[in-house]
Amino acid sequence: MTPKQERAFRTRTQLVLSAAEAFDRQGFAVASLTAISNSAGVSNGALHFHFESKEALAAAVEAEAAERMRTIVDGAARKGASALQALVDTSHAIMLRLRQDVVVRAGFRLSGDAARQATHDLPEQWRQSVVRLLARAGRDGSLTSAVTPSDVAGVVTATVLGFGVLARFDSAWLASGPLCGFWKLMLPLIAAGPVERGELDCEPAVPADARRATAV
Amino acid sequence: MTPKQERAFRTRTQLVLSAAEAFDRQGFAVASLTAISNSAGVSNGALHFHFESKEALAAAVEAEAAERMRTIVDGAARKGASALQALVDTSHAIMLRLRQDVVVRAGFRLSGDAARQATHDLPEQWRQSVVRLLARAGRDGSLTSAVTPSDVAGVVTATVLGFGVLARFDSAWLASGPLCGFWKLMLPLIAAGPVERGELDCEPAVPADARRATAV
Amino acid sequence: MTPKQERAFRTRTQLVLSAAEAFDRQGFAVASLTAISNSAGVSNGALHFHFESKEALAAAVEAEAAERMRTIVDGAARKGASALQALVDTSHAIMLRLRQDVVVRAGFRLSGDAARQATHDLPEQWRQSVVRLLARAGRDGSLTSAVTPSDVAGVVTATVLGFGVLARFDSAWLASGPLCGFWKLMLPLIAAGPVERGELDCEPAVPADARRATAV
Amino acid sequence: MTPKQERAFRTRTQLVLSAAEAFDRQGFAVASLTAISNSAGVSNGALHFHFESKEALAAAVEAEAAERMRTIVDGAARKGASALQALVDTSHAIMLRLRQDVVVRAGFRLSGDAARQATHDLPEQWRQSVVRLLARAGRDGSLTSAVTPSDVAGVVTATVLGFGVLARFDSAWLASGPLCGFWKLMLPLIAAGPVERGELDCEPAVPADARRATAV
DNA sequence: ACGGGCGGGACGGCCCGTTAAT
DNA sequence: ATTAACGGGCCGTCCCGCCCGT
Repeated sequence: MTPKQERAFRTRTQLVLSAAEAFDRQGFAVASLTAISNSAGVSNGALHFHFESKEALAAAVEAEAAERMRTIVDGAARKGASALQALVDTSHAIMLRLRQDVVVRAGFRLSGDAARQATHDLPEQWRQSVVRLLARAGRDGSLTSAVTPSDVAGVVTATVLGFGVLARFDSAWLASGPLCGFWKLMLPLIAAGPVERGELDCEPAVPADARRATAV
Repeated sequence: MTPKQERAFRTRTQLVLSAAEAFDRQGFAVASLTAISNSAGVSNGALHFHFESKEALAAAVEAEAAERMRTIVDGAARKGASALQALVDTSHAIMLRLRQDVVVRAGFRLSGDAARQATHDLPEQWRQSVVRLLARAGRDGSLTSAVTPSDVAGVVTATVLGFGVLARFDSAWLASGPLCGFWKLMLPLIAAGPVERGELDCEPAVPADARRATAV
Repeated sequence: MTPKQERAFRTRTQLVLSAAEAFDRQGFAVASLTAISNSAGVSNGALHFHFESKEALAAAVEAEAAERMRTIVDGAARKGASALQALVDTSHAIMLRLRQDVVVRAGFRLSGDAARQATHDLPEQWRQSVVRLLARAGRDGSLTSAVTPSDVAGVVTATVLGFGVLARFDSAWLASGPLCGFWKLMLPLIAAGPVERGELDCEPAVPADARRATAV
Repeated sequence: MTPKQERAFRTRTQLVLSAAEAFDRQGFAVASLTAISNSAGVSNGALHFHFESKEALAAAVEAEAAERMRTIVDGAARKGASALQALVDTSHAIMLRLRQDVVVRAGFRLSGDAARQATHDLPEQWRQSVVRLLARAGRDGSLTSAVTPSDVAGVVTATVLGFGVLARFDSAWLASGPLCGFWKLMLPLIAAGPVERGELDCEPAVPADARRATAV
């Protein structure tokens, strides 16, 4: 029982991974279940045992991506920093993941895929995380009251998503450079007080190389 | 030459429009040529007379969108304004078009569609337009030398594209509000001199209602 | 394993038979897979489960025909006769099969069909069988040394194939008459010795009616 | 009037030639009218002005081939020879034409094409020519009375056709060698009298190189 | 008369997502 | 969890008129 359930779990995980790769590369409509189950090393029937339909498989990928996004947002901030710094760190963490983790990348692609109806809407989830972090930044005083938080939230959200769009042709847009350029412009304007301003770091909290790639 | 060629031109134009609608709504892979030719009021054979393949049809939509983008960029700036103001106006014009013109909208979607290889890459075209306008702004003194132009270009490009991503779930993101919020934050930072700053307008050059919608 | 595989085998066999009928009647290009799967009583999907493509189906028909040809060549000779007599018997057996077995007939037609590239080349296979039988006839002394074996092989091969061509308009050419006429002319010339000559029989080893028709 | 009719004639001729090439290479069903009209350098409309349908075009090719066959049969015999020698010469002439003249080759292929109903049946036409020549040979005493003429006719006809079948894979079968081998076997048996026998020539009347290729 | 541009339908092959039966 | 089979639909292509110039 336990070993069988474990095997089923591995099969399911492998299917989600293979599906993510296919969806990321080809999109929902073009990716074929046959190719996915083959690359996962399981049979056609096995796929339909775990996922009722292609749509359900895509939803599972999206859900897994959403879950991973949550853990990223929760764990990205460097220790003891302000909420504004946490926002910077989180944005860098998201970009890193988009670069390295097919599942997250596929999740975002699936959310915007015209061929289906998104079930988790990762862009919106990301925006809400930004809103929440900015609200905290307002409370802890790291965000100046001279700006409208929702405006800032929109810009931050959109910029990261926009880099994702540009990255479809040149993945260099997902590197830390462009995002640093953004924060270098943005932070002086939205950080509260000259002191705080100097303490903020536009760069990623941890160099990319130090992190382990979590996906193939 | 005259009467028949005119009819052929109308047929072709109608096909591009119908294709744009289908591609915008369903994406490249899901949109069916049958539906496109039906909604264009012509036969399957007529479609393949004008376009060798589905891919060629999509490329035609992309090309038409790219062409329209060029005219937008060329004509968006209000009279006698600085290059920086022209950038603001252009960005608003793009967003307006994304809201009103299916062809442009479909072009952007097709450029990022995973099911095909983009032939015109509208996001990149848009970025180059931004780069060019900023270069002019540098020369005419409306852009402060305190910022790195390429950073600014990246942020401006990405933000507009990002709004486009968010608009897939809520088209309100294509309204002038979010973009105004962006420029309100951005302009004070990148405009040169306090005088110039006051003369810049974050809002669209012309109210949206004054423009004629050119497409469904 | 047993019941399902057996059903699959029957399906496959039935498809090959239906395909042979269609290819024989209409040729490779005109025969439609829809018609074939319908007449086989299975669905379009079932056909493509067993055969990757129309070409693969045709190759299967050709292969089956080639296989049957081999068994014909191996088993056609009457008991205890010379190799030359075996050649006569084999040629009659081939013609009988061309008359009665759609698969063999379709195989020959497919091998010469301009719409595809033959994968088994039945005419050449038939020629090689003739060459081999004549070589044996040379060794066992039933073939006179006064003739060039390769000339004889060409004539025998070509004549049988030529009757097949004529039979497209009048199937009577596949009856034993024309072939007997050929051997009556040929045998006195190529058989060794007056004794041997008298023992050779131009007629089919077994009357056609005595054989079971194995196909429609 | 005259110059226009002349142009029309050239167009028609060119179409027949292009069609013959296509039909010979791909068969009736696969050859496309578009490709034929393109390779003929005329438009789709021009083709359908001269030929009502694809079938009509094929019939025209067949008719032209039949016509050429007639002139071959009429003119192949060397001067002052017996009817039997004329048969030998004619058979060689046919093979030469099959090698060099696409129209004749296409005609034979079209006559046996399963995708249509032959309108001229060149194999049968060829057989009747053989029958007629043999009848003359019977009358002029060059054919021995020891053989059945219809048997001989069948064998001669079938052998030539059979070489045509084998030539689909190796065009060497249309060279004079195989046919000479046939006549070397055949002539001693069907020629009348030892005197006549020695005067018969198995080889083509004129070496192949001396003839002008009449087709592309 | 002769020919050309444009368009109309109709299938055809292939592939795909999905379900019975094992 | 697998093999076998189903049926629907899409893209492409093809053969053929229509109507216009010349």
